[in-house]
Amino acid sequence: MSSLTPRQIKAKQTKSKILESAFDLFSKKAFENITVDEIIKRSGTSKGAFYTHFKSKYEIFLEKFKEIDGFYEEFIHSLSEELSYSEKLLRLSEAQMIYIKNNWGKELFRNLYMNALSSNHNYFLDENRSLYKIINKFVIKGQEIGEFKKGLLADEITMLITRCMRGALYDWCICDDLDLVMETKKFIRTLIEGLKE
Amino acid sequence: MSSLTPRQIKAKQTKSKILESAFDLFSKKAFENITVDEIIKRSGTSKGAFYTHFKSKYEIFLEKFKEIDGFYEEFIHSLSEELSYSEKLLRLSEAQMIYIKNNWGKELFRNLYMNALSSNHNYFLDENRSLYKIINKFVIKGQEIGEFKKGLLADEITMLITRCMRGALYDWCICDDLDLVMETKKFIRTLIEGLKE
DNA sequence: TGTAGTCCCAGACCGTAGTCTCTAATTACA
DNA sequence: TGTAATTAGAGACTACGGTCTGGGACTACA
Repeated sequence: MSSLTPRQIKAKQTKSKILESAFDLFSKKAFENITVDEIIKRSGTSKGAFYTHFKSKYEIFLEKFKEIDGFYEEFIHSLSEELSYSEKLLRLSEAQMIYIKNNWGKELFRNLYMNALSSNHNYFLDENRSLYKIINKFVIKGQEIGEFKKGLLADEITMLITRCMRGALYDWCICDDLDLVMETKKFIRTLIEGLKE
Repeated sequence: MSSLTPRQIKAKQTKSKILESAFDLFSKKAFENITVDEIIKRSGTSKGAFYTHFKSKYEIFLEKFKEIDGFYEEFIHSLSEELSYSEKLLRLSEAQMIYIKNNWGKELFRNLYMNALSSNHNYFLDENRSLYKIINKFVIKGQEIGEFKKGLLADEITMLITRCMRGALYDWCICDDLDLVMETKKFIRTLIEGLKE
């Protein structure tokens, strides 16, 4: 398992080279203007190499996106234990949106959300994501202490909350002037209000 | 205004021909497999014609989508006056989703939602849409009689409700097995619960 | 009715995502 | 160690959305 053949090592290096070149370009120009030809030229590889490692151009964006889960893990440590679970959820979503707005930007998210529609990976709805697990934990605990209703399963509620996030992010992507942070707050707060006992 | 020159009449006919061919194809194959070349070939026109009448391939889907507003208008007449506004909103969203599922299908919506991301038309957030106006009216009345809180403006609430719809539809598009009607119901019901006084 | 200007549209062309084919290097195994 | 099978990858090629150019028909106006 851990012992890779020389060939596999070389393949991994190629993949890394491609990813690096792509990430490099991310910082230089709008995502929609980055072409596969450009990425492979910069990495000194080829179309063949690119498409053996990535199913589509968008998968590269997805790779970058996965970095965000590290942020969530870190963020929850900064949350005071005393807060209610509603408040924790609210703060998490707020921090998330601020982070996305500042570190990623609309272009990347447009690409991600398009990718999700055209392929069927689908990472967004993956229950193993950190984000999902974190929210799920808050919801379960909130239900245990009677902060949230038990009419819906914890999994269902978790899905609703992440759906709010996707909804807000989607609208942000298609709208020129939408305050992502504010809108998400309003949305999540209202939903959570409807979840309370 | 109403008196069109022969040339304008001919142009309109061309546009109709293109639309007809496209709609024709919609019933025969998956939307993602329909090409512009195919549409123009079938309609006996050309690329030039196509792109004078439509900004992009997706705009044709949008054209079809607009039919849905007619459905909303009709639907609200069937709503009993005695229902609460919450109930009216719930039934509207339920009917909407059933209608979409049966009459449009996932493929078309995938295209629509992609279009919204790639162009910036944007019809989805247009406050002049029937859907928006209908919901807005219900919200205003609901606030007047004290059914809904007044902490948020009617326009804000309306946006949240339509955002739920987009969120549920988006998830439906990216997920293989999601019960659109059920999920929407859960989502909207919970949100509305959070809006109540 | 002559002429300048405009408009609709045909279709050649372009850019780019993604596929296909072929090869050289590596691996597995007798 | 020799040979067959597999794999990473190079790069020509295809498919398709969208642009550009040119021209013939129409319109406006003298």
